[in-house]
Amino acid sequence: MIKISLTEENYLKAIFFIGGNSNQLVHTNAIAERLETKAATVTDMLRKLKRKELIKYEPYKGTSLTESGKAVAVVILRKHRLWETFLVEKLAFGWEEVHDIAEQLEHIQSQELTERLSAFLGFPEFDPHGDPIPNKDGVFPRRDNITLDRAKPQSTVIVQGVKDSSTEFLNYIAKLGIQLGDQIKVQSVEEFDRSLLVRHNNQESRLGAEAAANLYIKEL
Amino acid sequence: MIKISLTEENYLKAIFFIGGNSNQLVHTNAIAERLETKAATVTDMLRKLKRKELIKYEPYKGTSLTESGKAVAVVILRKHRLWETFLVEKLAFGWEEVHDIAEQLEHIQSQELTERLSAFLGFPEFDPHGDPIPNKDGVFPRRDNITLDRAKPQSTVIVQGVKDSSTEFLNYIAKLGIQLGDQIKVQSVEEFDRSLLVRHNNQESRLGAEAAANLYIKEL
DNA sequence: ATTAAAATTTAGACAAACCTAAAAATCATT
DNA sequence: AATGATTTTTAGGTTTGTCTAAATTTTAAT
Repeated sequence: MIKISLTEENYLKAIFFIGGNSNQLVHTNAIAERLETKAATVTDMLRKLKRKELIKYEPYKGTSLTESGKAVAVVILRKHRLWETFLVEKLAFGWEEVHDIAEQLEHIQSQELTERLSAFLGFPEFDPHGDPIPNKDGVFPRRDNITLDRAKPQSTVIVQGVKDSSTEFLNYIAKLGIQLGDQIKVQSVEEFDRSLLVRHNNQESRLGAEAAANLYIKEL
Repeated sequence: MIKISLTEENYLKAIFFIGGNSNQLVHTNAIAERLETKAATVTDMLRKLKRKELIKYEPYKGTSLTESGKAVAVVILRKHRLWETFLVEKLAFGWEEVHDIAEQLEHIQSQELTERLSAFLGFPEFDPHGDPIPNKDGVFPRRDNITLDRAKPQSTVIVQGVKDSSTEFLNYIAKLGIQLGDQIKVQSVEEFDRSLLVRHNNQESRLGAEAAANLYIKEL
C-alpha cells in the first residue's frame, strides 16, 4: 500500500474533476488554476505522481489518471459527498455551507469509517447537491439527466439536483425557497424567452430558462 | 486570528496531556517520547510556539502552555472526545477502535461543526471512555472520582469511565464483558489482596484490585 | 514558414518539520 | 566541589511542497 499525502490527494481530485470520468487529457495550467497554485509547482507534482504511477504524464502534452489514480480520486469524491450528506441531513447545515468542511473531512483515512458512515446515512446515492455518490467499488449511480427547462407544461416534478453548484446559483434558488426534494408544478412556458411560470410552496413565480436548465428534476 | 498548523496542534495537545490541567512544567524529552520524535525536533518547535506566544519556554528549564495555548489544546481535546462519542454512539464502533480516527477528526477546523456535533450528540459531558468533555468555554464537567476498589461491599454501582485507557486494559475489561454504563454489584472484598467478587450480567467473577482501581464508578 | 504569444518546464530558493552528531548545560553522586 | 551521566540545545542536512525567474516547447497568426 503506497502512501499518498493530503496534497497529492488534492491533485488527483483536481485532475479527476477537470478530466471528468472519461479521463480526458488535463493541462498543467488548468490544474494550477483550480488549486490556486503556480504551473511550476504543478509540474513538480506531476513528475512525482507519475513516479508513483498514479497518472500518465508526458511533458508539454498533459496528464490523465491511471486506473489506480482514478480509484484514489473516486474514493475521495465518495467521502466528500458522504460527509456533505451527513452535514446537511444530520447536522442541519445548509447545503451551501458544507463544502469547505467536507473538503477537510474527505481526507480522513479509514475505510471502515467511510462504510459505516454510508450505512448510517442509509446508503445514499446522491448528495445534498444532487450529485451522484460513487459506491465503494467506485461505480456511480445513474440518474435521469432531465433538467427543469425540458419539463412538460402542467407536469409536476421533484428537484433532484443542481448542474451549476456555484455559490451564486445556490444563493439564487435558496432565495426562491427551492430545496432538494421540493415539488414544482410547471404552469406554462413563455414562448418568447422560454421562461417558466411555476407553482412551488403554494406560490407562483417566474423562472428564467437558464436557471431552469441548471435544475435536475424527476418527473412525477 | 493566528494560524496553527496540524503539527503545532499536536505539540500543544501533548504538552497539555503531560502537564495536566494544572499546567506543570513539561520537559523536552517527555514531549519527544509522546510524539515519537527526537528531542532536537521538539526544541525547534518549542522556539516556534514561543514566538507565537502559545507556550512559555526557557531553554533547559522546560515549557508550559500560556492561556491561549491551553485554550487551543482544550478545543482539540473537546473535538477529539466529541468525535469519539459520535463514532461509538452513532456509528457503532467499539470504544477501543476509535482513537486513531478521532486523532484525525480532532483537527477539522470549524467551530460551527463542533457545536452542531455536540448538539447532535445531546451535549454529552463524558466520552465513551468516561473522560470528561470540556464545554465550548473550555470548562471540564466535574465527576465523582470514585473508583471501583473503593466501593462498599454489597453496593451496586454503574461503570462511568476508565482511568487507564491503554489498549491492554480496554481489551481486558472487554473480555470480561464490562462496558460503560453497566451495573456491577460488589459481593465481597477479599482481605488478603483486596480483590473483588462481583456480580455482573448475572455472572460472578473476581476482579483484581488494580483493575478495580482503574474503573470510575457511580454508586447507586 | 516565420515569428510572436502562450504554455510548460527547468533552475535555484525558501519554509516547515524532521533527522544525526556534536556541543553545552544541568543533574546527581561521591 | 568535582566529575560523570543525562538532558537539552546547536549546527548542519533532508524531504515536501511551495515560489520566482529564466529557458524551452508548443500554438497561433500573419
